Amino acid sequence: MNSRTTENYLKAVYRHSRANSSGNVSLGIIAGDLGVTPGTVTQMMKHLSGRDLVVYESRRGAALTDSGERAALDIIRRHRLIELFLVEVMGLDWADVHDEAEELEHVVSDRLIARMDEMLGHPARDPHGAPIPSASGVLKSGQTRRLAECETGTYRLIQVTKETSGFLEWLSEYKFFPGSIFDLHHIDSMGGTLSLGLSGQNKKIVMSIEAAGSLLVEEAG
Amino acid sequence: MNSRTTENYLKAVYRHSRANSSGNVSLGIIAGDLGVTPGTVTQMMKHLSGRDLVVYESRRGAALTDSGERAALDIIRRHRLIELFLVEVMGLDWADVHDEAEELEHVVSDRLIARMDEMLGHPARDPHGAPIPSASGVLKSGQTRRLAECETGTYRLIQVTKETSGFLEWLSEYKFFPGSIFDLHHIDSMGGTLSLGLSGQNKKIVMSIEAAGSLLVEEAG
DNA sequence: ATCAAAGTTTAGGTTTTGATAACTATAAGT
DNA sequence: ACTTATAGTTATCAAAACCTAAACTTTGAT
Repeated sequence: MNSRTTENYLKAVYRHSRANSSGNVSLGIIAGDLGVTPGTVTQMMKHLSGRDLVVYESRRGAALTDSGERAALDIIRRHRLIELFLVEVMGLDWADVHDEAEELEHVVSDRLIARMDEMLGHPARDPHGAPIPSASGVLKSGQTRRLAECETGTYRLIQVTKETSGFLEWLSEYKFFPGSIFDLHHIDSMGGTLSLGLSGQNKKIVMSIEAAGSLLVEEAG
Repeated sequence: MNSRTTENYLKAVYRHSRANSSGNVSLGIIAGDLGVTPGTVTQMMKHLSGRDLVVYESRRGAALTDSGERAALDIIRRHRLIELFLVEVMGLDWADVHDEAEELEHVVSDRLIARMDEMLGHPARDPHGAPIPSASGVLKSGQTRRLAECETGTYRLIQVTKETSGFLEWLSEYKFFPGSIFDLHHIDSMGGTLSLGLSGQNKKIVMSIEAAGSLLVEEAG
């Protein structure tokens, strides 16, 4: 079994290995993410390397092995199923479930996870639109774009990648959720803002391009 | 916050402080219960004493303080609500929920516990019939008797105190659950068995008096 | 070639939990 | 009362799981 800390390191490596094309994560990034000193990460990577969870070459960064990736996807699956369970079955607000899931993901048994999956009808996405890995460790993410990088046009919100409760609450005030269809009206790149309107609503939403970096969308005819 | 281990010690002290009339638990009993050596318990009691969770006098045993009892009842409340939630909402078998709850009780947030309580309609008892302490830390247990100490007559099963999955499965085979009404037909004190029949069923149940020690009943009719 | 940034190493520390084993107090029997 | 058995205590040690500090080494860029 992996300790809670180990699981969190695996998640962190996984998160950042998307960014770099090589799939190698520089350890400083992990250190920054987890709030520990670089030396701690070096040690931990050696440890994980000994357990065959990461491949780690000195100063070259780290990448997950197959079994490391399986472990990471398993935790992510747990996390996302738990989040969805808390929202759908227990009626919690989507802005509140992240921290709870962060704890529970390390503790809930496989059987209970399987039961949640069943109760939720083998869902594809969590409340924030993040895809849920299958039990066998397959994650399918459709092709989406960051709203921050889109031209004006009509889009569907697919996923919110920043799970700060403040930001999520702000989105709910506009009833702007994954699935929502909207028009990106105007981009003010000098002012650093963009404005959009939800279909079927008059109110205009203005947000920073920076914030729009955490909204993943797809084109909607 | 209390660590998982601390919480388990508190539960153990609570469990055994019912038995002794003085409310003082001898440390050897805790050691046996938790599977650690006596020295470890002494140390731990000093530690808990320093945190004002138990009152501990050398060689006199330990008892919970008010705040220790509050903490213990809080964990017991969590445990029992979680068990009931797993059975009622998630459809798990009553024989399977103990271990899961044993893990979750240390991790689930207060908010989630409150939500479970609400979803379950502020239940009074867990799936094994054990009373659930209120959020304010009040535990009301009706007056029950051990089946092992009853004369022949008609009774209602209130609580099963031994949560071994084997025993619970055995009870379910007879559909013998908390709430079931039955006739205690015959007591064979020499053979060490008793036999009873569930109302509305013909099959007779024979069990050891020892096993009947973990069934709490009240007179019915 | 030099320098800054990034990463590594070493040595050490904390917390939490536990064991061992010698010692001591208490209670019980003769 | 004296011995013995039982239970509990003490002091010491240990190990796992984390982490830091700070000096040192690469690496890549200017």
